[in-house]
Amino acid sequence: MKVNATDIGQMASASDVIFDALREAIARGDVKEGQVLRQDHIARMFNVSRIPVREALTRLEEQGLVSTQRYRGAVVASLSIDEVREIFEFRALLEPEVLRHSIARISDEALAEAATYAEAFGTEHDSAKWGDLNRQFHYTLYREAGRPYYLQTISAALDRVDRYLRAQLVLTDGMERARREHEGILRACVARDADLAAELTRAHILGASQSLVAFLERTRKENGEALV
Amino acid sequence: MKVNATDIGQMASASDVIFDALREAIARGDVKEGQVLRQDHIARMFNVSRIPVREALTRLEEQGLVSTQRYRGAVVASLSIDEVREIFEFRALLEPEVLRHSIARISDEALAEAATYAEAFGTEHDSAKWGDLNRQFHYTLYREAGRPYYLQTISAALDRVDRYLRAQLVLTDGMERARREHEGILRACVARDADLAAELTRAHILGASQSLVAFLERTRKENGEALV
DNA sequence: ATATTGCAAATTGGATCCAAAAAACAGATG
DNA sequence: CATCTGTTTTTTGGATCCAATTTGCAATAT
Repeated sequence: MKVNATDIGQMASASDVIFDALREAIARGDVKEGQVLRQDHIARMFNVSRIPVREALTRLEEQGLVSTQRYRGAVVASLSIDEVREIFEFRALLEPEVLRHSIARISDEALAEAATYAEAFGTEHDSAKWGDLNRQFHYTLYREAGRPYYLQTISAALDRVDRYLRAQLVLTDGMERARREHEGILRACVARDADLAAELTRAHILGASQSLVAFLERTRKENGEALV
Repeated sequence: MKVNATDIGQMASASDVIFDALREAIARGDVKEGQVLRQDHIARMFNVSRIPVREALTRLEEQGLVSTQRYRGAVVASLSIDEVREIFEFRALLEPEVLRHSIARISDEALAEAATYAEAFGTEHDSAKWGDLNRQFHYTLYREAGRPYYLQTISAALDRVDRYLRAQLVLTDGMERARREHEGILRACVARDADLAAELTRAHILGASQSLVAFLERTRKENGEALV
């Protein structure tokens, strides 16, 4: 039998759809930190009852993207500068390691795909898309590491800091520098130089962290509170 | 005003209680992998409706401890040997790093506490308690690293492999070896030798991994399926 | 004016109810 | 006997309803 079968058992439930939508909105910064997420409001947006919304919010809290107080609702979690620094340090430990394993077995196709993302990242004028392209570039390089657990963990960490990362690209000199560093990483990957690629990735992440932390320290001193 | 105030806003909801109970039961191996978790059954056990149970199961799935198929319920997740290996490798990357940071600032009290756990671990005859003591020993050493995100991640990883770790202690020569290695790690910590302590921790984890993977390969070949 | 108290509105956590899907079963058919 | 088919039972996902708690506000007292 030859039909285009899709596994219906894996189809997304209402809760899945809402969870994904909210996660993306929070990661991208479309809903600001500190904002309260009203169950009823979200339920009406998706035309469902509050039950699947609550499930989605529960999952978001488990991921650390929102924090909840009993009877008070969920608010988009905000990160202290220390937390931002820690998560970047965490990424700087994991990502080079994954890239190292990936390079051993990465296909030419994946390298070409990464190259197109790096290229698009460099030429894209709409700053709102930089974050996605940046993420896709790195993810393409990591994908074939054969380390699904690492990838999941990295992805969760990225979700937590994504909106800061985007701010760093847009609001500082981050963009131009990231473009250069991506090229370097890609070259090292093409040359299958795992040590160099790993070290460049590490520096890439830690450099972004430094620039971002400096930026946050400046703006938070002025504004008292977070704005991202 | 001087009353023994507890933050009622942080009090555990029904869903919290159920989540914690199930998480521990799964991590400790009290419910076997592959076992289906019926919402109604659990609800009756805790004398609640299925709603908070479903929330708990959702959170467990988010943590990877159960896997769900739509309309088919939640099953305690089982790990392939590759996944076990990956998670141990992951721990072997993170934990030495955390210990390194912790040693810089660890108090004598914490060291003494860790020593009592190591001692208790060595003398405890009830093998069911080894897993807890082992975990407490390491956690006490990591606690003051000032890296809450790392600790959370490590804890989640441990939850995933805890029952295998326990099996490794009980079903192989793991216990005696772990006792020795704990002593070595503790000595290095007392001497504030971060490099040595980190390296010993790394070897400790990778050694346990090797022994465990060998054990799993033997037993799974015989039994076809997982039994832990 | 400021702080305090009492009450109404809003919001959440949980219980109950219902529809959709899967699993178990029984009878029919080869 | 094995297999297929239709039906019943079980179980889940979601909607609706209710009680507990917080929040906003007005009235009162200081």
